[in-house]
Amino acid sequence: MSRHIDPSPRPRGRPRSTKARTAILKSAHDLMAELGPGRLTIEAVAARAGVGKPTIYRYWANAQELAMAALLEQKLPQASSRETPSPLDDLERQVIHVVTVFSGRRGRQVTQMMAASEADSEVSKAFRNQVIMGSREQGRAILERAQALGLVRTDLDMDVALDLIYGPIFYRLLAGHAAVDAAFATDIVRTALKGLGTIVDRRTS
Amino acid sequence: MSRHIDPSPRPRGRPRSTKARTAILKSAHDLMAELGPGRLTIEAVAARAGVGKPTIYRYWANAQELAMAALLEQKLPQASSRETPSPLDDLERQVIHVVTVFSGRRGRQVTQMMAASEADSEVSKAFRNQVIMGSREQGRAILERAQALGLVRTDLDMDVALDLIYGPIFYRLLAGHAAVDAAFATDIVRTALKGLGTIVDRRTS
Amino acid sequence: MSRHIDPSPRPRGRPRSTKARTAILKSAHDLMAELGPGRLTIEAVAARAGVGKPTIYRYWANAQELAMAALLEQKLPQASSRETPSPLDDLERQVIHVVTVFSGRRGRQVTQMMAASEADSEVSKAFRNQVIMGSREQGRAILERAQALGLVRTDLDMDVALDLIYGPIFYRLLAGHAAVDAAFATDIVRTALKGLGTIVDRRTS
Amino acid sequence: MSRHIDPSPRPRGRPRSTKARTAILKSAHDLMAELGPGRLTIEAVAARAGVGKPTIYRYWANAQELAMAALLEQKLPQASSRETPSPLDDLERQVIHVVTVFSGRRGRQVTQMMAASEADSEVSKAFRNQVIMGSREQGRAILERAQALGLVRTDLDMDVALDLIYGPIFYRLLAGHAAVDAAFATDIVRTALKGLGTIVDRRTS
DNA sequence: ATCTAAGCGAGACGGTACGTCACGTCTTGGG
DNA sequence: CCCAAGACGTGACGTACCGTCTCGCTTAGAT
Repeated sequence: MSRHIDPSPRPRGRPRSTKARTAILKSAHDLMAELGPGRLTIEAVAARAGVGKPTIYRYWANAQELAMAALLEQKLPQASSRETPSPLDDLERQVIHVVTVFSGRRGRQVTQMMAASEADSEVSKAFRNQVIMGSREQGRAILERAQALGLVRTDLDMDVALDLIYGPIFYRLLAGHAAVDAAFATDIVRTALKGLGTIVDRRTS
Repeated sequence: MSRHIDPSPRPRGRPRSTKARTAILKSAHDLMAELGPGRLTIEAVAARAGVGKPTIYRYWANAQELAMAALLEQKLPQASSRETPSPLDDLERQVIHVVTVFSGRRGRQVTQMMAASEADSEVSKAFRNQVIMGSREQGRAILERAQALGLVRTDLDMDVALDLIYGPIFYRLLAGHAAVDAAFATDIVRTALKGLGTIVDRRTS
Repeated sequence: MSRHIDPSPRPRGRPRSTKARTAILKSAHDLMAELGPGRLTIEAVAARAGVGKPTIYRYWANAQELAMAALLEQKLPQASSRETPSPLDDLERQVIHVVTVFSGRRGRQVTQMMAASEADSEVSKAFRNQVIMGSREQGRAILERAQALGLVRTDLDMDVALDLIYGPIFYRLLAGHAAVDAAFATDIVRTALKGLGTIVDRRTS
Repeated sequence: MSRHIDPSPRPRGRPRSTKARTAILKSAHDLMAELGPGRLTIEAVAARAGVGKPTIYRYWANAQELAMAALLEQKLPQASSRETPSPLDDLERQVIHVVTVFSGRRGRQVTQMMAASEADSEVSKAFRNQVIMGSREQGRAILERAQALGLVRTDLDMDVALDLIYGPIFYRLLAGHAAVDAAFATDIVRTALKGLGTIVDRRTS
């Protein structure tokens, strides 16, 4: 009569689930590091993870989705959102952080993935949002703080402003025509703030 | 009468058929329009162009190079480099042109190609140079003219300035977080010229 | 109860489909009949059998092995090894049977396969053993019976004797200089038994 | 008035180059020695001979015909048809010669070629005849001499008799079940002459 | 002493088949 | 009832040769 205690009895054989899932993502991650994203194949992941192919397809529809999942799994490090009295210094620091993260191996993979993703599926939209929005929203907060302190114009389209700051980074990453480093980050911020023009026209456009 | 230098020593054998080359590029272009790049297969191109597969491989090493070549072929319409008395107007007009060209299907195709192109093949370099750098160099000329007229600061890093203008376009194409249209082009140029900051400091940094 | 020895450790995964295997061999056989061996292509077999090419390669290394397997499959009808009181009659009957089987299309196919098979693969060995040696070993049994009855000399090299009987058949198939029919079979056996010479010397050589 | 006879209508233009023809046959021969017949490709021959492919096709319809031509070019050495007082010794010597020639590299190639040749084209028939008939007709002459001397029965089918002697050689060459050497040659001749049977029945069958 | 037609090398052409890889689905037996 | 293993049909890959077709250059007989 001592059989009544049976804490996890119901599902037959299922508990492998998380272990398999983890092994798959780990293997996918490693393979992308070795071969680059886009060279990732389900077969290789299955073999390396010691997992059946159907198990992978149970979670992800194709190699691209798996790649995105694997890239998202270990989130890109966020810049500390520490606030100093100078939002412009904060901005510079944050952009340097973004540049550093995205010019690393993982960051380049994410950028490539973002560009290569075909079809505007839900998954790929989510991926792009998730990758982009982190840095972008941090930047928005800083800029708004700067506006509140009167350091940044209030008559501008905030989205355009953010594109002006982060766009150049990904542009260089994709086109590869020049280095993407901290100096570049500083240059972006300073040039964007000051503007290119000489005309001192502070009126609203 | 010294003709002894003969760097390209007259090719022997049957010359390559321009007809075949043209048919291939045409078919590749059409298929990319129908299926998207990345769905482009050599087999399909060969079948549609009425050409043998080896003939394709004689010109391009793989589907990716062919895709780039096909995109390059029908030259992206260059903005007229017409110069008006106002270089800033010219700049705005040119950026609007770039945005127009890259909005819609073409833009994503180009972005995907750039992301996918790993090998530093000739085709890949040519693609980057022509597609990406073409607009950029036009912009550089305009900005230099503007500098000469005192409309744009001369103490800035020209490459950073150009990234500030063209980066946002590709950023939006890449991330897809907002529309890429003429209004955006105008916004970029005006915001970049004026700068984000409120401080009226026109001295050299 | 020691079951620890497990030489064929129970195959895992989905078992191979006998249906596919059968369809492949059937199609291969038909195609060889239509086009001749050597014109047999894996592609055609796959298409006709409604089977993927990799499935064929899973079983056979190349078209030649497949051809052999297809020829082997529909077993060459063995002569009944029925024994009558007269082994010499049995021999004649068996040789007629062999000639009948190998006359016509089949004979040239087999000869061509033998000539083409270079690699000492399993299939190639099996082909030689079954197709060529099958009849030969039957002949050996009959001759030994005839020796026991004193009808055939016991001082001869049995292998040479067998070559003397079956060699001429394949020789004609190979060179095609004369017909391969029942009359020829009879002639072979009678001539071989009686010998060409006139000298009546029954002593051991 | 002396132009009416025109059997070979005197070709105009540049005559065919014997140099090219020779180089082709030489290269074909060498390649067959290296790769085996059947691995011979027109491309390889053209490349090695420093000759254009069309030049090869001008002489031979396909690789098989070229292979045959190359094999026939350097004729297999004929046994000396020297006659001694003992035709049976002559026969033995001739068969040893045949065995020696055909068990060599070149002989094996010829045998394979003969077996593998598809379609009963004129060329392939000619090839088989040429290869086979040399030795065979020599044998026929010897046997007839032996008949004249009363050493060989006159009531036999000469073709069958010849098949009995030469068949075993090619049988072993193709099937490879036993050695093909001088001892075998001797065995064949002696066994064929003496016959397998014990019954001393010299009456006509 | 030209002319000129054929042969020549080279090599690109449209094809066919190769043997491989990965896809995404299915079918097993074991846990 | 899920899982690993792995076979399945499918389809594209990039390569090797096929046999044909230009090319521009010999080359040698006919003019």
